[in-house]
Amino acid sequence: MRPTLADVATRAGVSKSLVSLVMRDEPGASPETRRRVLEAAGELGYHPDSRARLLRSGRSRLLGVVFGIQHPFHADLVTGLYTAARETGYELALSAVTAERDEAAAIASLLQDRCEALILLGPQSTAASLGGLAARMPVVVLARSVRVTDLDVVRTDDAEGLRLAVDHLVALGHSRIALIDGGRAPGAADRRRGYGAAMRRHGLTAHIEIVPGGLTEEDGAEAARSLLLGTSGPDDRPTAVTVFNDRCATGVLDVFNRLGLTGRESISVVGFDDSSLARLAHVNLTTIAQNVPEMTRQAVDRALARAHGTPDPVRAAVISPRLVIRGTTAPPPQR
Amino acid sequence: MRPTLADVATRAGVSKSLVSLVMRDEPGASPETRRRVLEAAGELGYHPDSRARLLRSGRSRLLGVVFGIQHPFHADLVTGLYTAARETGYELALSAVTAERDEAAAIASLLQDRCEALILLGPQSTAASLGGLAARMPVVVLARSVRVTDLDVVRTDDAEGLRLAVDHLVALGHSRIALIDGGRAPGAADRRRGYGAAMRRHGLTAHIEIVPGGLTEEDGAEAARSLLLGTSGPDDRPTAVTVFNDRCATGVLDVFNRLGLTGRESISVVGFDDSSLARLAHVNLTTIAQNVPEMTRQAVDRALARAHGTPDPVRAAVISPRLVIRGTTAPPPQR
DNA sequence: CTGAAAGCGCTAACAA
DNA sequence: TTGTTAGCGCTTTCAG
Repeated sequence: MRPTLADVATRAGVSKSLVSLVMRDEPGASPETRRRVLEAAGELGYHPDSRARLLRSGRSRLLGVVFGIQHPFHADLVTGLYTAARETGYELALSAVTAERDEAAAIASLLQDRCEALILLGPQSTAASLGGLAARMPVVVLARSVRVTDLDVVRTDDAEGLRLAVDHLVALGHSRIALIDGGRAPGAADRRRGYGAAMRRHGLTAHIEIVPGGLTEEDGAEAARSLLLGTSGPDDRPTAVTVFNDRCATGVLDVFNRLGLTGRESISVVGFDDSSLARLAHVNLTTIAQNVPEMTRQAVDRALARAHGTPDPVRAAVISPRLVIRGTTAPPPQR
Repeated sequence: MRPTLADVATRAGVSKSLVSLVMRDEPGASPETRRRVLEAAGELGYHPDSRARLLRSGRSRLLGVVFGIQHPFHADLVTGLYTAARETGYELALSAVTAERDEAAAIASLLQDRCEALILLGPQSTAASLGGLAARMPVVVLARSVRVTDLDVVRTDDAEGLRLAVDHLVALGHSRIALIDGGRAPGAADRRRGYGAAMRRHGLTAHIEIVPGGLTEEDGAEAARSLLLGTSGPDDRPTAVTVFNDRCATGVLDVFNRLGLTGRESISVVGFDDSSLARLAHVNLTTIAQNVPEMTRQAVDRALARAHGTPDPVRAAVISPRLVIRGTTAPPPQR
């Protein structure tokens, strides 16, 4: 059997309460006692049982996080959440969505863990079911917009992101700028809107071209092929594309590279997310960076505020993205 | 306050014990009672508190999993672990290793959750510290070999994997086959050995060439460049490379594509893992597939066996990989 | 088939 | 500064 508080107390020759205080770093024990307790705990290899601790204290100090284990950008967000949570003394309880484990299952498992709040990364549940959940406990939706009261939303200003992308390409001299779209993915609708608005503002309404894409490399590769297919040559195609996300942009780039689109034929590419993918030297993707530290900090703060009954009156935090210029954008080739 | 067992009991007009039985699907309650209890629970939105449950029953029915959130292959393994665990009635407690949260922290957090066993994915801890951990609780190391008693190891036969890769390339007619290495990554040493042995067996000792690589796309890109750099032309280079893993192979392919290595200059590439990356149509990577369903099933089975005091007498499960031929390997070009 | 009572390991009052 | 006591919500005997 693993050692308990009582074992440590016996060994240190003190009462359980003292041990409890010492283990939690609370004041109220003499230095000498503290030393003895710590020593005994170390010798026994004692770790406090968080279950019992939480049961008794009523609060779990646990933040539930639902994420898609196959999404590289979720990995970046989870990393940020760990960092943000550490400063607050809360632990993260991760629950992954996989091909065989849907979002409902992921959420249900966290419900049993008595998390004080839930942070959902780009959830696919309907607004109604998110609302139902939010009625029962504090919920923060991260990286998706959802019109439901009683829950917080933390997301990037997607429309602004596409404005940044289009502005950058226009400044380089492009006018035929296509969008490879994210379909029904979180944020895709806003990015589409932002693209259209930016193009119109630059008087490029005639050049608006939206190609169906998706979230994955595969979707990007397909979109790239369909973009080139059926065009008679470089003069008949866009000189730049802005893509739903980095992952998808990687697929686009891959096809462009394989087809040897250089010089007169080259096409500029802008991604979205600034995931670790984009930063790789050999990819070196110009992209719209989401502010992960800020997003994750806000998500944690808002989750805790809600858990403590003092929710932020402004229910949505819309965070500005930032343009990161790397190697995949250049002035349009002279044709 | 959230509803408790007692609330449900009151509402259904029965005792707590009955509710407990019904919630756990144990026999001992009449159909009528069962119905009433379930109804009351539904109306109250009752979810049993796993903490209290575990505290009382002594067993957590929890399997701790430590994984690298940035590793695509770990995502595949976690997916498999969820599936394997579900059939046993155990839950997974995930703890991620991130850039700012090291393995020790990830393990420590699970220790507090009273998991019945720990499954570590490609852990980087020293054998000594793994041994220390295993002395305190059941441990299964997945996807890495480690010579420590008192813990189970489930891994792919890495040497056989490289034999399969080399055999395949030799069968296609290659003889100048290089290895892009994984350095000190889990499995790398065995793969190196397998490569050397296979090359020698084919009488290709003179062509053995090991290029330093790594686990990431970046490492692969760098290795590919260094492979080509300083060679005077196609005649002075290998006609095929077998790469530490798919992720690294992706970087290699990317550089090859950018440089337009086709026709007479083309170089065959073999990956390792058969991660979702390799399966993408536009990558279409020939690779050595690890048997994820089998590995994860064994990991869960062995973790539970150990937790229940009946460890498998054979401490290491070495699972055979499989060659998956896709589009990145072909006979060597005529030069 | 059902209920009453004890206690898992811990924390939070309180008393000493 | 220290020890004592009473539960947190549940499962698990053991009686009825």
